[in-house]
Amino acid sequence: MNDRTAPAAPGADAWLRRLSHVSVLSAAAQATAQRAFSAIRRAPTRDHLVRDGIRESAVKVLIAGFACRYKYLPAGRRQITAFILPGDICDFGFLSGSPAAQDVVALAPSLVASIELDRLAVMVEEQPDIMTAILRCAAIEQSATQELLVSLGARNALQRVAHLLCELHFRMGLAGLVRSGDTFELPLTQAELGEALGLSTVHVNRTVQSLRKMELAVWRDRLITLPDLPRLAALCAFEPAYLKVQE
Amino acid sequence: MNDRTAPAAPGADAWLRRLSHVSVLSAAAQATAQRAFSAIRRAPTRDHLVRDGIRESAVKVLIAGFACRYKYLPAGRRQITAFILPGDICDFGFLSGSPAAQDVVALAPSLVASIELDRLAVMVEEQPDIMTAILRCAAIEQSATQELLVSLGARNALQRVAHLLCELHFRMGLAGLVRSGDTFELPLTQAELGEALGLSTVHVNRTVQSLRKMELAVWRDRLITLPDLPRLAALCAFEPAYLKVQE
DNA sequence: CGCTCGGTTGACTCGGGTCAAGGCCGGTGG
DNA sequence: CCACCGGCCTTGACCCGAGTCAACCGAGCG
Repeated sequence: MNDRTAPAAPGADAWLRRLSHVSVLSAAAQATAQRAFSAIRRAPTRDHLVRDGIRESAVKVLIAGFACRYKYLPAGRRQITAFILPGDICDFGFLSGSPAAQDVVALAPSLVASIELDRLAVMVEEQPDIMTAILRCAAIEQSATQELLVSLGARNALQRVAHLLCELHFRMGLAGLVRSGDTFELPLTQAELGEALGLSTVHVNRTVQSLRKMELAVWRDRLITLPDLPRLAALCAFEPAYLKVQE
Repeated sequence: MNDRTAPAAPGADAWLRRLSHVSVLSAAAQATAQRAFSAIRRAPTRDHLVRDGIRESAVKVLIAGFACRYKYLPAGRRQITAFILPGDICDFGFLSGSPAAQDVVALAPSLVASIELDRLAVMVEEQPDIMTAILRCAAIEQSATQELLVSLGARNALQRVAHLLCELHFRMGLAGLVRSGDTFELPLTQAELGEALGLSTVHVNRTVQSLRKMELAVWRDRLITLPDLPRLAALCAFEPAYLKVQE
């Protein structure tokens, strides 16, 4: 039968891994999900994966790299509303048949897979568990947005940065991208961090410095290490439940 | 009892009105939706409509009154993540089969209807358009969360308050609860406004004062009037597209 | 009648924004 | 080979929007 460690398409493993985290999928459902991709595209940094207002005929899944969703204010300021990691669906607009409501852009060289909507419909017909898994991904994404909202509304700069680092560490871990338990690639600029957290670039820098002095984070050359996660998590009251499916 | 929030008409109209705003429903679908409620409950201020972590067997729909969803920080601070108006679904956790992720509490005397999940499943089987409408409601709710995130991340106090007032005016209008184009009931305290907008009560007060001086808002006795909506909207670059379904 | 809750105001503080300059690359062109 | 340039990070000086603390007022209510 199907060996779950051998993906049918290159890159399908990030996607399968993600689905398996939110739902227990039958072997048949896994096999179906594995055949989902119609195309995989290479996207350089700054390339748009999804465009606001455009109705796509395919669901975009990030397979490798790093991306974000954002909104522009007329004033020119950009607010990042979500980071998208390998395995994540870029935009859930397809669920309600609406076009995307936000732009999604690559923050690092990335790979994006497409799942044609009509093909997805057939797959979901055969394997309804796949739809359940997708809906759970959407629910988690909503949770993450709300948690970011809590950060901006009720945490100070140090807690915001710490909390985001904890979240990214946790999610990168799920994606299998954390080395030796505390190190992962973080291909963001400090300015981009600030655009997500509602902080100026300068203040992000000061905050990262102070985490460095506290020996809670070492961030150099797009590689970050969090040597003392328990202390970092305590500092910002990080509670990863919101990133998991509640049973 | 002169309960000003109690509707004169049967409760289903707020719900039908909401669904009709996001989808064109056939007469049959409307008839089905009308028979959805299994119970309607009266909830006084501060009563919980949904509790974090509890899996309900019914979808809760606010029929009259005013409510909010929120999250507590261990530090004690409460962050309101959404306001719930008549016609709104209180929590979308049922879509993914998860328990609610947040508490929902009444901010004014309210009426809450229940739709049993198994009954909803039958209805959706018969009239798939109802599911589409519900998914669109969920998408709009996600948009609203993101817009609040933008407020906290990128707007100052005056713009935040103005933007929220514009949004509430718009949504109350959809719910048919705006009188003479610019006046509606706003049964919130300034402290609650602050908990949503990430501002201290004192500063909310100062900000409302300054809107008053600018003659952009008159707010007394839970009744608010926005005499110059174009100017108010211009002040905060309010763009209601995010509250509508994109076609 | 006093109590509590919500709104209001003033004085003071401080976290984080802004401005400006400099350093460290890696890439590019002469 | 070097000069130059544009990102990105870093630091210091200064400033301001918003938080905090504290007091007072008026209305509703047990």
